[in-house]
Amino acid sequence: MVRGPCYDKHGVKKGAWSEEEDNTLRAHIEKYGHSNWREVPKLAGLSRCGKSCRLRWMNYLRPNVKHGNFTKEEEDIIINLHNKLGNKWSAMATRLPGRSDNEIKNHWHSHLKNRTIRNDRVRSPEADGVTRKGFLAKNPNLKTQQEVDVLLAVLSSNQFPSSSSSASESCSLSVSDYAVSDDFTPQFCEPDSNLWNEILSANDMSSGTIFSPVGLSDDLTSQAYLHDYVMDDELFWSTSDLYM
DNA sequence: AAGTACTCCAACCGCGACGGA
DNA sequence: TTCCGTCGCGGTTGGAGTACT
Repeated sequence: MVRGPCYDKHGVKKGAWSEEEDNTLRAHIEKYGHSNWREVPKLAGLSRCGKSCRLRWMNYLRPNVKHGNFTKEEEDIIINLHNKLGNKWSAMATRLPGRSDNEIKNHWHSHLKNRTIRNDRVRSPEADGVTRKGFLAKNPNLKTQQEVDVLLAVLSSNQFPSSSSSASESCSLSVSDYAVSDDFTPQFCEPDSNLWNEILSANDMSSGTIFSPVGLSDDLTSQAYLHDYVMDDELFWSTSDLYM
């Protein structure tokens, strides 16, 4: 699943991180922080570039990072935000607690993109029970994945009527239920200090329930506040005991 | 059972933005 | 104002695991 370790011409290690490297990086950052990523690997004694360390920290080692399946609520938020923001993965990540931009991006491309195409177009051959392989078997003249994708897209936009299909219903999303208003803009100002108390007392941060779409609408902005601060490393260091 | 095709995701790469000298 | 170093973002790739033939 991951690239095997290797070294470039400067002796910088690339590829998958070992558990030992993870522990070294984590220990170093927890102790000294990461004011300068370039210096981190040198100071920590890692044969990695600063970029690689940053990526590893942000996507995997950082506290509060969640792994595993996305909830339907998270998927709905991603789809909705993608409608509003486009491929602004980092902006989306600030609104999904514990999810990295990379993880959101991957999940979008592997799971959600096709689903939204189906929703937009209502039905696609795949939604109609035709797998890519089956489709390819029936169209052996298609040589590349791109050709298949293009034809599937064309078919999904033209061929299938919108009225029928239990398949489309089975994968339907009520994104509009969680719609963000058109004039929604991220807020980055200092939240009222009472907000913290209210939010922390009302929500279990580790469960992610704070981002439940139930009653989302007007709360999204304040939730964005919260997450911007939760995911800010400096704040985390000062409040980490709240979550650990 | 073996070979092939496909999926998924961690990690890499390139580039633009930004800040300091 | 310009240059340079660093950071962060988004696109892309590599390859292990899984599904299919």
